[in-house]
Amino acid sequence: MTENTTDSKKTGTKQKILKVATSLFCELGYNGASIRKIASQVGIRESAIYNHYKNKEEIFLEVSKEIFSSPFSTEDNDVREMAMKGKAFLNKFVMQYKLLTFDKNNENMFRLLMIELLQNAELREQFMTHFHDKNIKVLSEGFFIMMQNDLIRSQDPMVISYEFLSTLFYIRLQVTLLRFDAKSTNHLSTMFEKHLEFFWESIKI
Amino acid sequence: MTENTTDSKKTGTKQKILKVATSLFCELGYNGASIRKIASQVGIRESAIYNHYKNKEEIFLEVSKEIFSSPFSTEDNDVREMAMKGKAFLNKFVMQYKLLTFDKNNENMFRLLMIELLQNAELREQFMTHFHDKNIKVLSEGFFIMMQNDLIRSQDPMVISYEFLSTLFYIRLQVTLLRFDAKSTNHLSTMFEKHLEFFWESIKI
DNA sequence: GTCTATATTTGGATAGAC
DNA sequence: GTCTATCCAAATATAGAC
Repeated sequence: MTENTTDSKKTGTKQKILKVATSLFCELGYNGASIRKIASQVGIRESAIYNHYKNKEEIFLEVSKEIFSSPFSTEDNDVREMAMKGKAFLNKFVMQYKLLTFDKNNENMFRLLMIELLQNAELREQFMTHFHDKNIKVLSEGFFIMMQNDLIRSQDPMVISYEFLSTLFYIRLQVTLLRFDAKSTNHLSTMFEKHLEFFWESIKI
Repeated sequence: MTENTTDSKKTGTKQKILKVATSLFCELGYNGASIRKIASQVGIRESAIYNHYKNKEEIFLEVSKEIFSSPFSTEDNDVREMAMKGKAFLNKFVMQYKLLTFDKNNENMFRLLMIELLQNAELREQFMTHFHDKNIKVLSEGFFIMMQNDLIRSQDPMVISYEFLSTLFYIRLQVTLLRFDAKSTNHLSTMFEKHLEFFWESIKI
């Protein structure tokens, strides 16, 4: 009765495997993170892993689910309301994105995403659906509403959504690459704000 | 005397190894492209590979050199001259980029780049230097000249270069992902032009 | 659920004959 | 330069005892 308070209460071990696997996959990629290393870091033998997961691929796919569970976009409910505020809507989006970019966990996730994106078809599908399409949809809705309210120039909402999102993505990639080599990202930390400024000046009426 | 007319005339086999390796690395990444597979596809035994290359890493590094040898940016010499023409300068840049995006060879190179970017420090360095910095430099120069000639609004050239380049990169990534899964890229083939239109309208005076 | 032991495969690399 | 044969290491995965 008291167990299963959270909807999926896994064995401690299973959870630990997932946690360790996430960390190792993020750091080393799919091939680099061997069952050996995972088991060793969990503190069990390789064979014991197979009591919890069918194979390595199954572990990876469970890990990859978390990549897109992060709040990659504003919640759909208040898009209309927020969009009426124009720049504030975009500002919120940018700041959420910036937060994700500099968050240690999400940084690792993003790294894993980029490593496996070209090697795992299911991951590509997830990326297109849960990252790209989802964000373009939210942004397009926002821009459409702004146009209706004469806050911005009338244009194809899809096109400007693309413009807006792509720069955020590219900044994030840059940050990830630099941090991977422990290089400074100072000059990039203000890029998010500069992007917002440039963009708003470009589209506002 | 008649041999070595091109500066590095390799053995037919060595060239074939490089060609096959390039193709396999692009398709499968570093780990996926095994010496076994390379040798097999070349039509020789694994051991024979080692008559031409010290080890696998040496093959990969020779392959990766080609990634950035492609004309990733406009030639430096005529930047000033072209920039005076304003939009035409950007148009040339975009069209070159579009050409690369849909060129089969460069497509494979880009794929390899994305696969190994997060796993190979030397490649990251090359990416930053030969792709990002180089392009930002060329664009910044161009935008600076345009500002001097009152063709565009006065702004930080670096920032708008970033804005301009990032969208091109993102479109290219999208195209690469879609083509990998043999999906249609029709809706993206005009994105390059739309990007140029949006961007020019945003910055022109 | 975990262990030991082991099967099996794959990959990188070398030695030495031709 | 290529071949056969072989080595070694690492990785995924399974069987069966506890």
